[in-house]
Amino acid sequence: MKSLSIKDIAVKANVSITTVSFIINGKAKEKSISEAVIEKVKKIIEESGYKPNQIARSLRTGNSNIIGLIIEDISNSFFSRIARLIEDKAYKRGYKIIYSSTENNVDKAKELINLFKSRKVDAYIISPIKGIEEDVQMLLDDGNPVIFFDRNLPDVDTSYVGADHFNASYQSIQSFIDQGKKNIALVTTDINVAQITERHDGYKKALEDNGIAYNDDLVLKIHFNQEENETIAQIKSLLENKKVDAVLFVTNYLAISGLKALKQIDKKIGDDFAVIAYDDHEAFELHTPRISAIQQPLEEIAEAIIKLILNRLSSKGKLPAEELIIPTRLVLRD
Amino acid sequence: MKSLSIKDIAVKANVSITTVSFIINGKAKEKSISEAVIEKVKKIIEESGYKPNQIARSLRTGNSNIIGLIIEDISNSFFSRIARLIEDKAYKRGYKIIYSSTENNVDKAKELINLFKSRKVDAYIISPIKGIEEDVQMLLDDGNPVIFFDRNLPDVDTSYVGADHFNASYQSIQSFIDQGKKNIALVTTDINVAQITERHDGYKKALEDNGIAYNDDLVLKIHFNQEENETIAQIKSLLENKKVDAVLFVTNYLAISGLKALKQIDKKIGDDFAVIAYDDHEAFELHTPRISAIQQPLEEIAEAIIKLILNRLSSKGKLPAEELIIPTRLVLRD
DNA sequence: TTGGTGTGCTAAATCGTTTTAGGCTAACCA
DNA sequence: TGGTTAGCCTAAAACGATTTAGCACACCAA
Repeated sequence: MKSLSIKDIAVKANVSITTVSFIINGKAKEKSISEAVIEKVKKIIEESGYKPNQIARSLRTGNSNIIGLIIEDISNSFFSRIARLIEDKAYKRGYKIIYSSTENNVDKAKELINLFKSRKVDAYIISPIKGIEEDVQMLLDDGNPVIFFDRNLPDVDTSYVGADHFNASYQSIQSFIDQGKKNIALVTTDINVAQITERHDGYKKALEDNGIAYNDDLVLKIHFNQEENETIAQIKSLLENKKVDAVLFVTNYLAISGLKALKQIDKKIGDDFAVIAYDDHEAFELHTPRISAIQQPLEEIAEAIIKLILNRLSSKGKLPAEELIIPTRLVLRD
Repeated sequence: MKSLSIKDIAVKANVSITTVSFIINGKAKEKSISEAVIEKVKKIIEESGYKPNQIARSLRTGNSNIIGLIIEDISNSFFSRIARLIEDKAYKRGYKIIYSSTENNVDKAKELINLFKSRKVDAYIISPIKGIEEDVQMLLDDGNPVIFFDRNLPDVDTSYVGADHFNASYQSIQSFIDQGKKNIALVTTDINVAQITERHDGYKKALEDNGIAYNDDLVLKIHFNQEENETIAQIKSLLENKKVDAVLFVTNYLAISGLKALKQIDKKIGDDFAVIAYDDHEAFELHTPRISAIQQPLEEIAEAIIKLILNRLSSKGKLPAEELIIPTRLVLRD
């Protein structure tokens, strides 16, 4: 069974295709179509269940009402929650989201950009990685709205929404120091993205401001794609050998590996040893003892992204790039 | 800057559009285009970075190389992990996934189906809810491949991939009984979907087969959309008042609320009180003590779904519906 | 010479919309 | 009477690809 086209409706209503199109697109008044015809056509559309073919519409108008979302990994709860919020908000404004994960792979990211480009998405929301600067620049040159979130690419001049990674990290370390901690470790990753560097920098600066020397032995950089077992082993050796009395994990999955490691070496979190994780996670609230975490305000981030996108979509000319740095919340538990 | 069209390439190469199209689609040989022309055109395409407009292509061919995925909630880790796996596998076979969450809302689900329909997706992967039977039937009548997963709709005759919910539940209860438990509670939801009912039925049957009377007071049905605080309160009153010595949570988010509740009433999980959760979660491994869980083999499920879809996509005629019930794994911890 | 068979290529229709430019009628005014 | 205007509607081009049908030439066999 073939689906109906605008032509079928036109024939049934005994009017032209043009007329039907005007009515569908709410231009009937403006184009002075009579009330009677409007009614008749609407009725037929209603009864027949006709839905315009979006592909044809996109081809003609050049826009798709689709926003492309490119993230690192949809199965990571930070991204899946953001995705859900963005999807929801976009949907309410008549936009659909299509998303895909880069898995921190430059080639895949480039491919995704091309794919979305050939599908003529109206705008791009990207959690970028280094190496795609040129591709993004081409999108911008073609006049596409692009919003970065979570991480920024300094060489590309486009809008960005993200948490205040530097201060979040700084405050966490400060709070350790206020509790009297002296040997504060940092578990981070070796992926070279801005938000990870910022978190690292906040750590350094807080130590410095408090007159504590930065000690490379207390900083563990985990390879991005390695097996979790290896990560756990590395964290174990960091935490069991030293007089470490506090540790900041820069991502929640590192924190989870860290907690597993702690379990194995039986190092207890408590007065003598404190932990903070970047990005909250259900497991932290449930853990015994409960784990402190830096919360990113997901709702606000999602809202900011959508607002920026819609502004750009509705204004003809290019708008200047905006940077929205959103404060985080340090939740100290137990 | 407008993007290139096939016409631009044709002009540059001084051949017809048709010829370019044949070359792009690998029909050059078959259509006896000379080696020289093929080379020339390919070179120009390469150099100019031309990418065919998929919208135009879809309009003409009627298919989009896009598979629609309709799930309950992308921020739920079961779905986000499945989505990631499906995305990955589909991608490798040249298909893109677009997904969207129904939030267990019939209207939203119907809207999504229509939306995907008007975008001419090639196939549908749906974790269905009651009330969309007719809409799905229409898709099937139009010849679209539709695969259900996680839950089934008995009135619709289409393929289904899902875990063996009944037996998973049965085995969990049996394992409680083998440990000598007598008062086994069930925390479930009031959403009326097959997989929840099956889990409930497995519970009943296991009790019955062991000569234990089914006691309604031990079964708590949580409203789907209620606040977590209320859920926690209800679970608290279930677990603190009774002599309950074991509990099965039918979803992982219920289990998480349950663990929060247990924390508040200080009921300890151990020899006297056992817990099993349906669907594993990072928090369970980390919890003290570790929480037993029923694992669904996500990888297998995703693979089965994609296989079914691709079969249907590549075969012209309709294939008979297949049901794949995949065994689960009960992971007993601590 | 005629007819048949490849080879190498292309013109034009088509998919289902949106949109521009304009046609026709009746009414109104001077 | 004729010109202008307003009201109502439509023909046809365009978006960018795929695909059908067929043209022109060369070659070969009878």
